[in-house]
Amino acid sequence: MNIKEVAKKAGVSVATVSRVLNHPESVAPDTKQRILDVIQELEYTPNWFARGLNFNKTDTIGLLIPNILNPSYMEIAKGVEDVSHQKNYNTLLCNGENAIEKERKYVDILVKRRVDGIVLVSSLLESDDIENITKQGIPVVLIGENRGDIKGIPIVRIDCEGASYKAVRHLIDIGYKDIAIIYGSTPEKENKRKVDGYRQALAEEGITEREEYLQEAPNTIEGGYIAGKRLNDLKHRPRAIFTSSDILAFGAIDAMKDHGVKVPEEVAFVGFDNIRMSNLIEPKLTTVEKPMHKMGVVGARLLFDIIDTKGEDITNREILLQSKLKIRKSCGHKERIGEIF
Amino acid sequence: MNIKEVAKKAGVSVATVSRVLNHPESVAPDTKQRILDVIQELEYTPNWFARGLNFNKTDTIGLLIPNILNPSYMEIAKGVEDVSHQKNYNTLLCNGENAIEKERKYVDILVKRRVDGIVLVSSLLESDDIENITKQGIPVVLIGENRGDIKGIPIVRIDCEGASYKAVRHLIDIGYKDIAIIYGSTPEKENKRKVDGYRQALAEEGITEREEYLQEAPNTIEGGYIAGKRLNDLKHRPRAIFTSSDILAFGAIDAMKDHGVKVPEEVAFVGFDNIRMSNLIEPKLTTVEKPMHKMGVVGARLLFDIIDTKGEDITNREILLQSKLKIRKSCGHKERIGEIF
DNA sequence: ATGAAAGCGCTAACAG
DNA sequence: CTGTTAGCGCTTTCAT
Repeated sequence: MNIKEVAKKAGVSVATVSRVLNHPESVAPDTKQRILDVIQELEYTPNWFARGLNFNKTDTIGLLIPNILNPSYMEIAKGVEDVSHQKNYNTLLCNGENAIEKERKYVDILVKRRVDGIVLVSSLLESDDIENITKQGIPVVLIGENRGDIKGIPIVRIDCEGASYKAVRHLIDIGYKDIAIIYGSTPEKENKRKVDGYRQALAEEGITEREEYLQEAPNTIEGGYIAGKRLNDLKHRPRAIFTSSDILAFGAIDAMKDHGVKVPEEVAFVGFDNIRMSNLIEPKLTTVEKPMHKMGVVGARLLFDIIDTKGEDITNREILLQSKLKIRKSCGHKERIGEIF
Repeated sequence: MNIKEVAKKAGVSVATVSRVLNHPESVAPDTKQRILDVIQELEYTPNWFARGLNFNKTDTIGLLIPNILNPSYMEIAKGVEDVSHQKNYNTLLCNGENAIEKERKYVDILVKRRVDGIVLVSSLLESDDIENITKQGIPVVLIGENRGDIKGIPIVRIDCEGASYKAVRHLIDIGYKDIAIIYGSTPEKENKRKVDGYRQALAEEGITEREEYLQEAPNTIEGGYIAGKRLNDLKHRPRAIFTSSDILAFGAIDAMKDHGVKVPEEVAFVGFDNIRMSNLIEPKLTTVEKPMHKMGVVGARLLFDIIDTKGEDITNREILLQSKLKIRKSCGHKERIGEIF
C-alpha cells in the first residue's frame, strides 16, 4: 500500500495526499476528508524509509548504558524513556556490557540509523569517539561521567567525590577507623572520584591508608562477594566498608554472612545508589541516595532541548544533581536513623 | 557524503560503488580496491533510509516487555539481546508498563518502522492485535503467555501451573496447611495458571480454600508489601505464603518483618522466578527457578529462524522449558536444602 | 567488468 | 487549492 494507490482511489494527485499528511491546513476540507477516508479504508501508513529519506529525521534517540541487568542503570533508562515516550519519540536501548568495542559498535549503528540524539550513560568512550558523533551533527548528552575528557558536551551528574566523602565521614563520625572501600572497575572515572572522596575523609582525620583496604572489583553482586571475601580474609579485617554501589555492598554483605561475620556488629557497611532493593536486605543498607530516575529525565530533557533548538545556545552545560546520605541499619549507627545531606 | 561523490572521486559510476558494497565479487580487484580506498578516505557510509527503501529490511527486531524495572523481564531481555546482537541485529526495547494502550502504541511504532520481527513478553495484547502484526508480514514470537488466545503463533514458556503445584505441594509436604497465595495482576494468564496450580495442590490434600488467602496485587515490591500486610492483618494469619513472583515475596516478607512477624518461623515463603537477588535477602528465598535468560535466547532464536526461512515450515511451535524448585531457607524446611524437580 | 537509467515511496518547489 | 515534477540516496536490470 503506497501513496500512489491512495491518490488514485481518492482521485487526486500524490502531492495532495502527502499534503493532508504533512500540512493538513493547506487542503480543502472536503478533499481532505475524502482522502482521510481512503487512507483509513486502505490502512495506509507512509513508508518509514521514504519519509526518512526526505526528512532525514527518525524521531528516535539512542540510549547506551553499561549494563542492562544493573537496576540502577535501568532506573536511569526508565527516566529517559519516560521523557522520550512522552515526546512521541522512540528509544533504542543499547547494552554496552562494559566493553568499549561493544559500545563503539552500538554507537556506530546509532549513527548509521541517523538517530536524532544519543544519551550516553557512564560510557567508556574516549573523547574522540564522542567527537565523531557530534561531528556528524548528532547531539550527545552524558549522564554520569565518561572515561574521556569531554569539552562542551552537556552532562548531568552528581558530585561523586563529595557524596563519598560524606559517606565515609559518617562512618568516621560513628567511631570507625579501619575503613575499607570496594569500588567497581566501571564506571572508571566516577569510581576514581569515589575513591578520592574516601581518601580525603580518611586523610582529614589523619587515618593512614592501607593499600589492602582498597579493593577493586567488577561492578556486580558477584564482584562484591569476592572483594568482600578478600577483605574478610585479611589479617586485620576492616571494621567498616564503603562500596561504590549498592550491588557491590549486597555481594560483600553476603560474603560476610557466609563466613559468619555479623553485619553491622562486626563489619559496618555504607553503599551507593539507593536502589529499591537496598532497604530489603538484612540489615537495611545505609547508602548514598542517587536520584537516578531524575538523572534520566533531566538528561533526556536536555537532549530534546538541543534537538528542538538545533543546539543554538546550549553550550557546555553541566547539571549537578544533589544526593543525600540515607542512614539505615547497615552502618551500625545507634540513633540517627534518617537522612542527612 | 553520498555514493555519488565516492563515484566521482574514484572515477567510476555509482553502480560500481554500489556493487563493491553489495556484490564485491562482481567487481574487478583493482577497481574494487580503489573504491574501497576512497570510501575509507571519505568516511562514507551508505544512507540507511535509501538502503531500506530498496531492501525493505531493517536488521532490527522489536522487543516489548511489561516493565523495564522488573529484573526478571530484564533477564529475558538480555537473552534476546544477546542473540540479536550476535546476529548483528539491533533491538528496539519497548516498555509496555503493563498498559495495553502503551503496548498498542509501541507495536504500532514497531510495525511502522518495519522491524523484521517482534518478540512479545507476557503481553496484554489481544489476538486481534497480534493478527494485525502478522498480517503485515512481520513475524511474532511470544515469550510467556499472552492475554489473548493465540493460534499459530510460536511461543516459549514454562509450565506455570505445574511449577506452582509443586511449589505449594512442597509447602504442604513440610506440614503447612494454612497456605495463602499472593499473585500479580499481571501477567494475567500466567498468574491465573499459578493460582490454578495452587488450588490443585490444596484440593488434592482436601484443604478447603479460604477466599481471603487469595491476594491479588500489582506485580511490584510495593504490591507485595501491601498484600503481605493484608494477610498479616487477617484474624487467622496464614502459616505459609506462595507468591507468583520473587519481587512480590520481597515486599511481603518486608511487610512481615515490619510487623514483627518472623520468617520463616511464623510465616514461610516460596517465591517464583529465582532472580539474582532472591538468595540475598534474609532468609534466602525458596523459589521456583524460571530460566529467564534461556527463554529470551530461545525466543530470539525462534524468531530468527522464522525471519531467515521466511517462516516456511515453522507453524504453531510451542517450546516448553523446564523450571525447578530451588529450596532455600524461607520455606522453613529443616533438612532438604537443595533442588528438586 | 562497467555504465546508464529506472525505480523504491515520499516531499516540496513551482506552476497554474 | 491542486497537479506536475524533480529530487532524496541507493540498488538493480539492461546494455555494452
